[in-house]
Amino acid sequence: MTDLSVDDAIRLQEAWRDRVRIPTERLDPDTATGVDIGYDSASDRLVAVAATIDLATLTVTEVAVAVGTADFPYVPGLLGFREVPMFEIVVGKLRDRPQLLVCDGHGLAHPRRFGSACHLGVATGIPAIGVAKNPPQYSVPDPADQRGSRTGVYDGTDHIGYSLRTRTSVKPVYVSVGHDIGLDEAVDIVLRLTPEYRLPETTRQADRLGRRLLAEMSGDSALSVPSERLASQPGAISEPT
DNA sequence: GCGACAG
DNA sequence: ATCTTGTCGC
Repeated sequence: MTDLSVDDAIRLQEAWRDRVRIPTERLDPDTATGVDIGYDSASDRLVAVAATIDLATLTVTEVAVAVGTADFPYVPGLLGFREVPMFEIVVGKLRDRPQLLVCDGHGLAHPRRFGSACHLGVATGIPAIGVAKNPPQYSVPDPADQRGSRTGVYDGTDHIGYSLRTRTSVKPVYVSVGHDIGLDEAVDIVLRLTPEYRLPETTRQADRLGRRLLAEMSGDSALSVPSERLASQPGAISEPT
């Protein structure tokens, strides 16, 4: 586990939120790197994946993987403390430093304006955007049915994100700035990454590879220890103290 | 006090 | 996050 308490984590978010920068110039990246984590049911093992996609061809140019353990629980609003440490490791394994990170989850559209995408961007110093599958804790009307339609997410008068329809008549995704990029460009890039599917190609590829590896690790593949033997070992399923 | 609550 | 086949609809 971690010695970091929930209260301390919240204080850190409030301290780090001021490090988020939003430039007025465009980034115009050639590639986007998606990061995602897959959790192994029945163990605390997890697999983090980084997948870089060429924005012109939408093909994968590089991937990196890291296996680790979750040392911070899932607490709504504190997702960054659970996932970002592993993201820093996988991103560090990439030969080419990412130009833009695409994170599962929210950026500024977060109760303290410091979602995991901001956390990831500030921690790595790399521009980042957040694309969440579920709405933030702000009320957001649904956009029109057509792909490309969007409605703004507001914190008072501050425009902090968009509910964006990436596929006609399909549930929208929630886009917000993580770090070092403008909201409009973030939306442009998400639309470029979603010509066919609801979720960005970056996270789709990262997620796909993660599941495949998790299946090879604990599934019925020839490389894993037979599950019936593990289950029959006394103490095999109990947590070490 | 009772729910809601990214992944 | 994860457990999971078919099925309703365009």
